[in-house]
Amino acid sequence: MEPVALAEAEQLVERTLDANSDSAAAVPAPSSPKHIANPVVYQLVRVDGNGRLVPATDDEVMEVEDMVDEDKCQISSVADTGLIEGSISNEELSHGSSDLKDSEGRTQSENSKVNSQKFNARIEYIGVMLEKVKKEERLRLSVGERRHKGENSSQKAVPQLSPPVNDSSTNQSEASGKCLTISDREAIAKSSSSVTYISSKPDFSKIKGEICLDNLSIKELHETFRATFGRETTVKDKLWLKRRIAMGLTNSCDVPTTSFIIRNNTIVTTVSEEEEEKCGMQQSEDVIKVDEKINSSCEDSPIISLNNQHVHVSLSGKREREPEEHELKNEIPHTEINEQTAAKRVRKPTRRYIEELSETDTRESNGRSVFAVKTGEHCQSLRPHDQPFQNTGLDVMTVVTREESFGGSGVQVPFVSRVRGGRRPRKNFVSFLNCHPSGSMAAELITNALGVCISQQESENVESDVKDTLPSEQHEQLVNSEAEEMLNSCSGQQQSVELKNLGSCGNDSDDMTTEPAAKGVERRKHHRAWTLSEVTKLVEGVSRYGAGKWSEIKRVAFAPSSYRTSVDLKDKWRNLLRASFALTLADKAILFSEHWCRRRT
DNA sequence: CTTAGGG
DNA sequence: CCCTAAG
Repeated sequence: MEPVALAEAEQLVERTLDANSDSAAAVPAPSSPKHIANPVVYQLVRVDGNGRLVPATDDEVMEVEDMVDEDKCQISSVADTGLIEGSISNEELSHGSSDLKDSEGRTQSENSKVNSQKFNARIEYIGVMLEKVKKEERLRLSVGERRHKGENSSQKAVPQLSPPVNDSSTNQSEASGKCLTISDREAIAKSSSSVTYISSKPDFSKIKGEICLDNLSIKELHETFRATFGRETTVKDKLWLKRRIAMGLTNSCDVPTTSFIIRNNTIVTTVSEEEEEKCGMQQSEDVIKVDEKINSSCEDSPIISLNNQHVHVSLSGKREREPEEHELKNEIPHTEINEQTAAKRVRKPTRRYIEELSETDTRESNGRSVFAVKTGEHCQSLRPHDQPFQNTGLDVMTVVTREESFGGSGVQVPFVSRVRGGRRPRKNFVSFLNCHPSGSMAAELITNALGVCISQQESENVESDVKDTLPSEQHEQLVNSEAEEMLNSCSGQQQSVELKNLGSCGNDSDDMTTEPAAKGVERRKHHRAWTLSEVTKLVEGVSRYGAGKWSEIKRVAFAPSSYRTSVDLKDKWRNLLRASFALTLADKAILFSEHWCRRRT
């Protein structure tokens, strides 16, 4: 184990603290008679394999000097290092000690301002660095232990699950480094429950033993979360918390939602009765213990805790306790939204899926293909590859698909052939796109023209907006068809029926039933072509109420249309989005190819 | 019942 | 468009 060096930091801290105490006097600081000779309790040591503290050597001192000076020093230089334990006495920091001597011989008043700034920056930097080192150490330990114990689980070794600490903390230190007041520092340091780079650290004493996360309240889960990741979370989703904690404890993202147990940092798939019993018996005890053991002393070495660690996490079992109402009512802060949404809703496999699976097996045994029927009904399950574009008779369409490689992924994108100068019905549309290759930009323009405010995410549907600007009904329908075609060619779904309907029906013509069934192509049971006005209403509804408020939109914009359910609206919107995405891709492809051709010639 | 998402 | 899970 490489020795870790932070030693010079001690001198820096002491020195700057010295000067800082002077500036601190300007602030109404709480007066305290006690002066401590060594105000900084910052252990600059490394911990060797046995957990003993080893004083820093001069080399380490030098190394730390560099690290401190280098503002954004990479943590990789200390990645494989031992553990550093340290703590800073806040009271002592804030009060300072007037009778400390300035080792440089300068007067305190001269240096106070500069040094206080330096001090703030450095003290915070050190905190950040400590945090990093500890995380590294924790990761290293857990990985090593797992390797050592060698469970037979199938968990994937993932890098650190908890996000990097330094994001917020470094920003914070940057922001506060210049103007952090004493009281601010006190507040930060004293609030052990808030996100502070100094106090927040993974606390293994709190997550050792067996914990049944199911029985923990949100608050307790938050405690455990902090103990696991060394940082706070405000997520109120119990399942999310439990999964995250389980992930952290197992160092794996392969955490099922049901029926799993974690022991020794790994997931075991089966539960012995004895363990279940153990879990039930120990849980309350451990929870209490956990609450008591906060901020234990420095010699409570994580190494020891880890070695004794026998984590037993069970997310299964009884249904989770219903969260308290007020807990759920709190809205999730923006900083956690990504994590929140990252926790995708898990669904158990649908009945159809299971059926199909079993049917596959059956087919394999008796040699009969069940899928042949199914794919007949749901031809969209075929990939575009398998079902190449067919001309549906609308000769205005020049949409083909072609293989394009974007970012290494061979995406098959619809491709609108652009014959410049060719007089084609959708010239307006094409020329518009030519002028505004960026889909969102076009959508914005159109949106502004319509006087509708659509959010960025919603503005993706270029074509549905674009067609609104087209002058003639015919063009609108064509463009609408084009959008549909885009979608169809993209999803591999052939709906020539719909295209023909679009071509013939005007606005809200309910002649669906009179429309003859397309030759050779079976239509869906209750298919109704989407008319332009419907799409327009849908788009406006989404722009007004937001995507997802389908029932609202249905109620307001599609009240009389009993045949458009909210699900239909949702589906249509999804299709529009897909189509617009395809358009965007196609447009990029065209630009790219044009650019490429130009360079060649 | 509504929403989300796979088919 | 259909179906279904989840809430």
